[in-house]
Amino acid sequence: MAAQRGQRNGVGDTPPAPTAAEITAPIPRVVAEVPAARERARAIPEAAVARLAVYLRVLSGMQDQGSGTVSSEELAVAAGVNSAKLRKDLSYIGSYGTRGVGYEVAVLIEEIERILGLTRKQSVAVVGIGNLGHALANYGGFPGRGFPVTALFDVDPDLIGVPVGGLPVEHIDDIPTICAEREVSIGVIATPPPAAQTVCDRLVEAGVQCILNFAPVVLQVPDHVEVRKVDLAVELQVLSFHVARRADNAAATNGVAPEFNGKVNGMVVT
Amino acid sequence: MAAQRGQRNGVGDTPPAPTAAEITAPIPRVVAEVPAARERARAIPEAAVARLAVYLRVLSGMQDQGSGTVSSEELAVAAGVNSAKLRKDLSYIGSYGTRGVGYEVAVLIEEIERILGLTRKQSVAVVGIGNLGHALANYGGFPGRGFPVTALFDVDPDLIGVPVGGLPVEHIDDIPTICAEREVSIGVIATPPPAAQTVCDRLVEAGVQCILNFAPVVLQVPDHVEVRKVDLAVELQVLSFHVARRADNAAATNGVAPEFNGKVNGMVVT
DNA sequence: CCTTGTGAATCCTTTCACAGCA
DNA sequence: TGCTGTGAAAGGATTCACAAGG
Repeated sequence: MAAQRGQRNGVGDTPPAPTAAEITAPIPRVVAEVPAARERARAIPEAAVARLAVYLRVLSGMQDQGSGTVSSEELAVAAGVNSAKLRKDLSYIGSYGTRGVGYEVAVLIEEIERILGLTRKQSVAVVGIGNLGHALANYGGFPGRGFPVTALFDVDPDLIGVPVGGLPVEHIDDIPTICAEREVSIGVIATPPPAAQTVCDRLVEAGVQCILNFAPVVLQVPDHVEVRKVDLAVELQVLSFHVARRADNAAATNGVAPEFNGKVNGMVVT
Repeated sequence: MAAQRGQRNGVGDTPPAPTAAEITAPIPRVVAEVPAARERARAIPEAAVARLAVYLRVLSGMQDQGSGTVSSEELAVAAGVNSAKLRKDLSYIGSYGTRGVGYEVAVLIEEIERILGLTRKQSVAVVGIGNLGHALANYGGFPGRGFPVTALFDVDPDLIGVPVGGLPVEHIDDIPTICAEREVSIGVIATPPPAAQTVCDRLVEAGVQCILNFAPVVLQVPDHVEVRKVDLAVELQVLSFHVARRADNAAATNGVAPEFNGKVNGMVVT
């Protein structure tokens, strides 16, 4: 993929394109190129990437139990997806299965690790050593290893220098130098909301290109920086929505007064 | 029963900026009827629900700063999405805007809260009071309030009875009784992987219908239970994938692919 | 003018179903 | 025979672009 049709774009900028839209003529498609690129066609859907990580964990468990091969059906059940999706996902990384038999666990593990870039260790820095930061710093070098935490930062003077999970906490002013020095490739933000953007800016300044953000704020970053967000409040609210929907449905089927009715424009779906 | 419906991954989406949930699972409908009757068109897409939660937070911030109205463009930028998507999302909950003007902040807040079911408090139980559980228990009654933590559980004898965040830890054997008694509607699992399924079963037994799972395992639940998963390892691995892809592309541009960032006015040209 | 609300087009994912092969 | 790999169909979600309306 070459351009960013609305993808990266850390911010909601680039609203609509200027009036150059009347030209219904040729769509500036950028596909169909790089006849070479014998390597992995860089076409793995984002959604599939996340699932590959899940498959990897399941496969590791199977390997520990001595399984030599798995069928797509077995692996799919263990990973909580259906087998068609699983096979499609695996097909994005290549054809490593044997028809009539299944996949070799060891081979799949190796290939997925390669695709996910787990063959080289990715150095992680955690910023904000509060409750959550502590939890993250102690997360045993992070699951499956491959993500060594190499730096911890905070502003609290009482914390600076204190070892957490075997690593001393440094001051956030030192983010640029320390992160550059230790070649941190992933920054984890676990600070209070007001500090998040500042911390983010420093991480970017230090050359960190990927950020995992636990702070409930929308970070503004340059296009080349990748951000993923974990938002507790959002998770709970989505669940809350389901509780409410369930309650409404129950009330509806019981013939109870539909107090909340109203908006719907007439879309009927089931 | 095949039962393993995809667990929604509640985590940060990769695209623009924020949002969450890209895995929209198929609706678990087992039976195929539902007289449709006065079906409350709960047609709000899963992805939109997650964003509504984000809009809500942004709107609250605006209200605190005294804003009375917002345009879709302003709100969109603040939430990190584009305005068309924002308007589409809002349209799912009704028509509360004024053409040529925008939306009243207070009205939007109220409507989104109603849709998300935040008008009634949802009681939360946290199971597994380790590092992460501690962090969750102390999360100030959870953001934006509306999610009071009313029970904490663990197996460790040394923890039972100890107050964490003002609430005593109980034994997980008491999950069924205590959760039922305190009408817990959302269970948060922050236990080690091996304990997760057992804990999950007890929560379900207690009547909990929504679960937020931090343990890196695929939970098996009945169809009527909603599970969302937050998986640290997956998040890091997805970021790792992007680091790797970036590296590959960089290498490629030096040899083959003639693709650089040729963006003009949002239109791609090569 | 302005901005909302929304059909229609587009793009991305998932599912189906079967050809292909060990 | 049994299971993988994959075109093609189906389904969602996102974006476009414009009519509706203050």
